[in-house]
Amino acid sequence: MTSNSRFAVSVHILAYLAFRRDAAVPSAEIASSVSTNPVVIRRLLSALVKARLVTAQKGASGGFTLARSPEGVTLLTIYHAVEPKPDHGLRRFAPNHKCPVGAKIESILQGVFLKAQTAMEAELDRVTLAEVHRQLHSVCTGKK
Amino acid sequence: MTSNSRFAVSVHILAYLAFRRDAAVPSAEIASSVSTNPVVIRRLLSALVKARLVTAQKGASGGFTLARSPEGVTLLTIYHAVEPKPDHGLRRFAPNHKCPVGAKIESILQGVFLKAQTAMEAELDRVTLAEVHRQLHSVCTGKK
DNA sequence: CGGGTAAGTAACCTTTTTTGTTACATTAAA
DNA sequence: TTTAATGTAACAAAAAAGGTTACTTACCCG
Repeated sequence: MTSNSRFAVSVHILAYLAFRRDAAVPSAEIASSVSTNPVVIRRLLSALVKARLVTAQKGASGGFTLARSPEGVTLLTIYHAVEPKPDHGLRRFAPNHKCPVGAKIESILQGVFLKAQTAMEAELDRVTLAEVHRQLHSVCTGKK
Repeated sequence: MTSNSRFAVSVHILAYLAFRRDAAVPSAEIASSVSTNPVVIRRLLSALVKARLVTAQKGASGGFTLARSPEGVTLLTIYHAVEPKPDHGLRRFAPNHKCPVGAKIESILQGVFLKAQTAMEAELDRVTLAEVHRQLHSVCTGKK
């Protein structure tokens, strides 16, 4: 998937905003839920705002608000918003091109990784933010 | 997928051994193809030996040899041999459990990540080492 | 208006992860 | 018995990720 927790935290953020759909939520409040620094949250939200998933409001009584219906937002959308280049597993891989194997293995692996990545993304695309929201409620209320 | 290049390098190693199926190959030779230090290669090979994918031979004219037919080895086997715990994306994710969202989001994400990971692994399982080997040759010989 | 609150962001620091290196014991062929 | 290999521990270096401070900008509310 991804080594860093940007994606996980981003889903958390959006789930939180879905949970507090009524009001504008300041980064400090989200940071408390995520257990991190507000700046970390704002940095991720910056990407989410650019992707039009969230709107930001400066100033007193400002904060962040969901820009779309949770039904229309899949986790893949979120993934793409915050994880621009999934070079996973090949970033620090630079074989010796003078060797017949080293010369070609890289592009072969790229092909394999692309297929694997695509399969993974298809799964992410099957889960909506609304579904995550629903699962949150099923716990909070005890319902199933 | 994975952040480190252990898997990519491991496939490279095994592809190299398939390429030189005849002889025992020393780690230094593989290291040259991968462009890294022999110790790095031996560390990965240590895991591959434990997984019975490779046999090692100490001493002069020793080295490493494929232990199985490339047809019977899928990339998923290799993946599991060298990447024991795929906690991807949740390692450094420890939300505040006092918050209703923070309390539950982690297990929800675990479920999602598991599905995504499983889909990815299914793709890796569809590719054999023999297929990688074939693709290597198709380049070296100019055939398609 | 003007004070207070919050986003936006740059710069920097700390920690963790990953990779590379040295060193040396062990093994076995030639 | 010399030489070439693996096996590993210990350490060093580099890269990535995350956290913190500081400050600017924006703008609601009284």
